[in-house]
Amino acid sequence: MTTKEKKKKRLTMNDIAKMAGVDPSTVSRALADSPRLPQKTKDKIRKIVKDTGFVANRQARVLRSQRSGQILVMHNDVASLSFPEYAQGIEEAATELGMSVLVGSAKQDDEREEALGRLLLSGAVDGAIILSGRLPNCIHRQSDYERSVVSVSQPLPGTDIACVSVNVANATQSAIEHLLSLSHKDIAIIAGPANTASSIAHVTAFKDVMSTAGLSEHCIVENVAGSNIEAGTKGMTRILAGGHRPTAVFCITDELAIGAMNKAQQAGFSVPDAISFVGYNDLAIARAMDPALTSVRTPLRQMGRIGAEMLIENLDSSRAKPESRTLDHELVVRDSCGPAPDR
Amino acid sequence: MTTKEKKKKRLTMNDIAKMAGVDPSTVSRALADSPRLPQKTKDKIRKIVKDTGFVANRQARVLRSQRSGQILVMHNDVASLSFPEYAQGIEEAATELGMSVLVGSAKQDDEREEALGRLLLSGAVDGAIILSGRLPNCIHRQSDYERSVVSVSQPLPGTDIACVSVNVANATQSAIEHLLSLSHKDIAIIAGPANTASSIAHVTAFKDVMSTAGLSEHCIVENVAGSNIEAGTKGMTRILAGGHRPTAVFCITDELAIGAMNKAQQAGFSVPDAISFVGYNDLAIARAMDPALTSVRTPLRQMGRIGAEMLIENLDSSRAKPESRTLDHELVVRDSCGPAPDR
DNA sequence: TCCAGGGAAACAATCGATTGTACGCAGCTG
DNA sequence: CAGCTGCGTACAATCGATTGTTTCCCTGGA
Repeated sequence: MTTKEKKKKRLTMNDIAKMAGVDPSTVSRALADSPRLPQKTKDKIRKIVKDTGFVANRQARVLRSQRSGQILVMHNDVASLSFPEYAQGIEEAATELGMSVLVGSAKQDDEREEALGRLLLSGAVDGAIILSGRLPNCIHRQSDYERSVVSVSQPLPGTDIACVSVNVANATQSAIEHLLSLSHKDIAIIAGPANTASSIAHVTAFKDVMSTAGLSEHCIVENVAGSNIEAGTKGMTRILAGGHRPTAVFCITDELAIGAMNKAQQAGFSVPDAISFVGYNDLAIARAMDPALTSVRTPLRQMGRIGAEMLIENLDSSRAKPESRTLDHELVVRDSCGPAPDR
Repeated sequence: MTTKEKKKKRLTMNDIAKMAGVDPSTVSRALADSPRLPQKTKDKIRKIVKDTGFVANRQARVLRSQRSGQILVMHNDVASLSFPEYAQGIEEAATELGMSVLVGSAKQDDEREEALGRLLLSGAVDGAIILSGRLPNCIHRQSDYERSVVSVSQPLPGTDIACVSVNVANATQSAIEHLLSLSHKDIAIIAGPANTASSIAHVTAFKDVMSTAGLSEHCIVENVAGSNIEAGTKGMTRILAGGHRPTAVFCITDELAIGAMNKAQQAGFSVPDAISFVGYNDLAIARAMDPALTSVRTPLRQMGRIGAEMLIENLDSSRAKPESRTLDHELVVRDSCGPAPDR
């Protein structure tokens, strides 16, 4: 507590300038490593900055320079196990390109979603990566902003915003065909809420494949409230309670599959002898299940990485809008699927 | 594209003011719902704001008002399953108290950690909740900031920053005593990196309990690189390869336990007949394991909630620093533990 | 009729950094 | 020695909102 400071005010660049006996602009340039200043001056100033622990006010900097150096990741569900995978890819790329990442969750909440959108519109972040599959309304109306947004994992309906995703129809198809090849006929799908784009895409593809195989009336569609383990348990409970019992179940997330498979086992159905399961995303946890879960591997991390690269590389330049990309998936066969039982 | 706009500049409050034929200050007050303005004026201005989709520049607002309305959550590991639990509690509380939440991950990276710290020092956020157990250096030196930080899950070493946590020693004790009561003697602990506060706390408590039971030389301590499923698998692999095989294993996270238990099963040891397992945190997934995992339940969500409340309620007022709190844990017994096998 | 009271809105300073321009002083050339 | 170059730094405008103060005008009471 040197007698100098009367009030506990933050240090500003002015203070630093005074200490160094220079103009604030010189301090600013020293911190920005401007070539206009000789090394000697920079060193002098930086020493003071370091000693005092000074950190420049971010608002003032961003306000003036019109550049925040941050991108926002908008997601829906903090608890989703796939989120960290995307996030890691995004962070890697962002860090390499000199940007930092902030994460905001929209949850199911419209208001929170708008608040996050405003973060972009208000200049608090330079761009946004959307994992939630929904573009906040406030952004949607400002067409200028479409180029500072990239969607990852699913296209944004009603927009032509660039998107990095896998082909959900093909991915679903490969899962179902695997089950068909094991002679399953009565197949169920456990999907999330019926009004989400992701659920719709999976269910539609499911029905298509089944119908092509001439098994339309063997489809069982179970929509559940979430896409986590508990939702999977609930979905399976309802399926088992239904009249029409499937011999195989495809779940549109691994979490759903874990919950569903667990429920089946606890209800006395052995997996895969009585019922087979296929998951989606192939998270680390799929391998750790007993039996290990067959799952469609989607390159989540790489999707995140590519999305971030697309976004950031387009921020500075006024190049054309980035192009959407579709990445490959792969069915990873493990022990949770067996031939359809006789009955 | 009304001919009015020549350049594609963002709208500012000045523009809105001009459209409404009022002073910018009036617009500001309209948006802030100041009682100084009559409802009529507010309505007029708000209509224009709504029609144009105007969003006030966040930097300018925060710069002037010295209040960001946001708190930062700093964590280490995006992929940790416990993170979402904390996050949900934090978000609930923050939302109720009119704050929004941003999440930043420090990872193992010192540089990223400092960057997040600077977010607080630079005024970009009003306060921070630290889940990572480490206070960035840049904050540590500014003693003034200690009151705008709350640690959740573990105390910050070398500081007296308020903390919401459970008593790790007691929690570990209850897990180990459960195993002792089942006549286990050779007990292993799988912990994270040996230099993390959390690992140290668990291992120390483990040794204490064992030593009190006169079983000091039956302790097996296995430190692994992370605290996820894979790390658990690795840890168990090493334990099985070691000369001294335990009949029970306590893992300091549920993820470690899942990986370890799975490895044991795949290696031909039945659970719980040959080896018993206890996890920590009691995440949703513990229940979905086969066998269902016995685990120490820690009120993660509530810890997050309380931490956020403590932080936010102390931001405005200049009350005394908030007091640390310790919450209760509870051992949840399921099917992954059995009596020690004879041998 | 005049002034006090007070509601409504304008004025203007301010938050703290960035950045284009201007200035001073040195060294160098012709 | 005048004039030009160029380096190092200071000056001052600016980013866009917030907020304390001032001004204006209208109403009502004496």
